[in-house]
Amino acid sequence: MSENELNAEHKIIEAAAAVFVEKGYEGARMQQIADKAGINKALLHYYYRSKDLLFEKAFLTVASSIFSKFFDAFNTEGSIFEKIENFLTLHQDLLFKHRKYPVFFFNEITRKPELIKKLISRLDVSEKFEKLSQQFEQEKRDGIIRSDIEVPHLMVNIVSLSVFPYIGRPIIQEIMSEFDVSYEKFLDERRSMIAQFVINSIKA
Amino acid sequence: MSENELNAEHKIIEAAAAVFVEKGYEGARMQQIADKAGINKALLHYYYRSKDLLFEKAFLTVASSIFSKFFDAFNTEGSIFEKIENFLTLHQDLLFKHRKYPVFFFNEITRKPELIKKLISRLDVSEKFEKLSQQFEQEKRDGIIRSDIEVPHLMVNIVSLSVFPYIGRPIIQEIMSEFDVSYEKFLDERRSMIAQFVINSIKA
DNA sequence: GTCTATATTGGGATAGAC
DNA sequence: GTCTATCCCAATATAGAC
Repeated sequence: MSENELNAEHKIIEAAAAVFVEKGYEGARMQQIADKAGINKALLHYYYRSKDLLFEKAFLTVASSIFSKFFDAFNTEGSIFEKIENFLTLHQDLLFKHRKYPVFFFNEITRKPELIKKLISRLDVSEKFEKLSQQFEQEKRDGIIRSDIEVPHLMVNIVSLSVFPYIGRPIIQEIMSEFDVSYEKFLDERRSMIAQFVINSIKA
Repeated sequence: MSENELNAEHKIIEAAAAVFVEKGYEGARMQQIADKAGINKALLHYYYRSKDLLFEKAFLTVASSIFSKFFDAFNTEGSIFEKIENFLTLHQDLLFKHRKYPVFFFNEITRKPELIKKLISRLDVSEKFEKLSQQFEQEKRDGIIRSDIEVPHLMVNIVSLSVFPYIGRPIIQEIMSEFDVSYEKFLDERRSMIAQFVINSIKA
């Protein structure tokens, strides 16, 4: 549908991203990507030379898009608490749609850490991170959040609490099912639970 | 060294575990496992028939050992707070030694969720989990921890906060290095930070 | 039980026609 | 640019000697 159909190059990236996220780099097959893109295997090599290059292009495209959205959530008006809630809502919506993405992402950057440098430079992460960090520090000085909070830990805490349940989905789901608790409901509850948990822990 | 040298069967599992954790199922090579075990490739098949079966055996062996230790940390005397601290210390020590393990574990159970059922039944996880859960509920009734805490969320929170920084190591480390913060120091700080964070949030 | 040698297939990559 | 046909190596798996 839409303009995606316009050129093969773009169709390939879309198909590649889907297959790589599903199967991981090692498990993905060029044949499957070609099938999904509705083209021939040889064309993949014509456009992207090798599996490795195709992967890198697809990885960076998807990762950039997702990370941009995260940073955008913090570039809104309002207090730091509202920003955290914005972030959590967006985060959970995205993860809900792309459940396999977190495991894929962390597996691949562990396999090939150079990907991170490329991603970071492409996105100006350092600059955005710095800005974000300064917002937190300002809220500390303004007495809105507790002064003993260490900003890097706070950031990692927020991300940990929201991302981990998706990474650990199979085990959490299985254990919960033995106690007749719905995993879907559990995830949904976390949206407000995490915001509350974090805000309580940092409010001055 | 030690008695591990006694039989090939055991040497193979040790070597297989190391290679699988390092490379993942898809990325691992039978040849590399044979080399590491100091034996021939054909012997792997003699003992374990196929890569798949060897993987399953190695996976369950390592996972059982690690999960047992976690549950043991909670089977100590003392208050729930002491137990949480025991757990966090043990957890961090184990993860510090086996840094690639979390990504491996979650990647593999996502690829093949049946592994979780086998692991759970092997370890009586449900029973241990139930027991643990009841301890928390008792502390609630005793007014030691807040009554509005939901135990499943609390458990997931504790695990999220301690495991995630290892899963996200490459990206956290890279961003920190741009701000001249040491990742090692960061991890070390988290031991007490998490305990404090959690305890503050649940104390009645 | 442990080895060497070999079978077999899967999958990334290329050649070359159109 | 897109296809078909093919190459070729890597990797799992097996046969069979010792």
